Amino acid sequence: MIDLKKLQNGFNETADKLRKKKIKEEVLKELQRLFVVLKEQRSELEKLQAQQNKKSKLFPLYLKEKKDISGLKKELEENKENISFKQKIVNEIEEELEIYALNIPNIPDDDVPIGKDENDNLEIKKVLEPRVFDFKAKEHWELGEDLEWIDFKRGVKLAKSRFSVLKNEAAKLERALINYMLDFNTDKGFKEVSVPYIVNKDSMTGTGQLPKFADDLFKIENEELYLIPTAEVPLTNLYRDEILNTEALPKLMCAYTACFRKEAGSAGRDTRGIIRQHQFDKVELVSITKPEQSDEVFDKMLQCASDLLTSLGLPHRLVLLCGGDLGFSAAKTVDLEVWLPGQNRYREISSVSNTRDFQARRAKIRYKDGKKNKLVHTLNGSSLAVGRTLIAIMENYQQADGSIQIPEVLKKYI
RNA sequence: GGACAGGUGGGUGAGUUGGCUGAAACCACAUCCCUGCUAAGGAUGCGUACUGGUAACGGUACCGAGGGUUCGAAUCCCUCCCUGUCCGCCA
Repeated sequence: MIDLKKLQNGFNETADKLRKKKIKEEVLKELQRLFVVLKEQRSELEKLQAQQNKKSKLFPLYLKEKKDISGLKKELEENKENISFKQKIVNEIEEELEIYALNIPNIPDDDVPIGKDENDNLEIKKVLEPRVFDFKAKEHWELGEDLEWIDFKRGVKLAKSRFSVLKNEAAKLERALINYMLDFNTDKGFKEVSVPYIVNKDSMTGTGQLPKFADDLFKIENEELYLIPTAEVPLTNLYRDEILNTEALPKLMCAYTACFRKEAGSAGRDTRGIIRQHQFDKVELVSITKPEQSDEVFDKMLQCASDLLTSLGLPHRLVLLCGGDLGFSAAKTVDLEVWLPGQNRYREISSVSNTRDFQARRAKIRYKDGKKNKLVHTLNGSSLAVGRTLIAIMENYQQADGSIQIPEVLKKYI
């Protein structure tokens, strides 16, 4: 959630920055108006309540002195009506304000480039040279079917489209990758956590999936429960509604989970292969920091994910997302894109984001700064998407005879 | 899923014949004093959020959540959630 006080005190600045994310000024104007009205109405309500409290305290005194209380009672009965009337107004404004506020995305950092979509993203650097093939590199689905590594048909039979089954070495490789990634990240100082794959509405609201992106989530029937789209949700919400010890920060965490996404907006995209599935595995990093720590931790997480790719011998590049391509909760995001020789292009395999205090404000994650409670910063990043790493290994390590080599670092995990 | 018992501040835990309790006491924590040796004693402070005020200091709300009764609710009523114990079921 954006800072409403900031919006009020520096409206133009905030509106300018949110323009990068294509937010219309009228929406912000309305939000600001509601905020002002709410404050006025609430102040009036509180005055009435103060009156009621003060006068109610006279009752025991009157009774003691055997005074007549009927006049006082009548007065308070009337005031009570006023209070409940005003209370209703305040509640309505609060609800309306909340709907607005929860649907406004995070404010992009100043160094986020202006742009419409992924074409305006900024390449920061490339790591490792793509290998030169002396034969035509196949795409992963071709390899997957030839080697009986991926069973697309039966995945669909079991569930529906965008589900698949891994077999033979692929199944083993997936497990090896998860273990390797967890070990790699924990060696870098991220504490391993194992979390639920199903969370409640408050958690989804805390990290920003709800209320706006309900259509992207799998919901449990007849329950206010959802399948997680990323481990970012349970990891970040671990500390929802808490005030953390300053010494405990920064908290660096990592977790392996399955992730579930409806892929509502991506009909027709990546229908071939396992690039875009309803269920996929991911090892995720989440950090909770003091505000002044978050830039440093962001770099650390990014480096961690990049080093992981390098250790697997996978060529990749770092891309700074422009405002138009930035996610809802992120103030800044750098994507890692891995080279896929079969597709002959880079594809996203990780996304590292700093949400600043956006999620912290929603989820009420604070820390003690001296006497005051302040909002933390939260960051998340994949390290890495397991399925896409599997794809990258298949395509990059394929041999002329159609077989696939196993990266050196994974051999002991198989 | 069934029965019973509960959900109070960082922790333990009082308060349930409605008002003087936003909440005793103890512990923990912070600052100070005394004293000096591996300790002890004393003083003060110490929930969260919003809000008024330069500040001092005020106001409102919150005792699992949401409703209700009442002039007034942590205390009474309803619904939901959660925890514990026993039973049932089960990886």
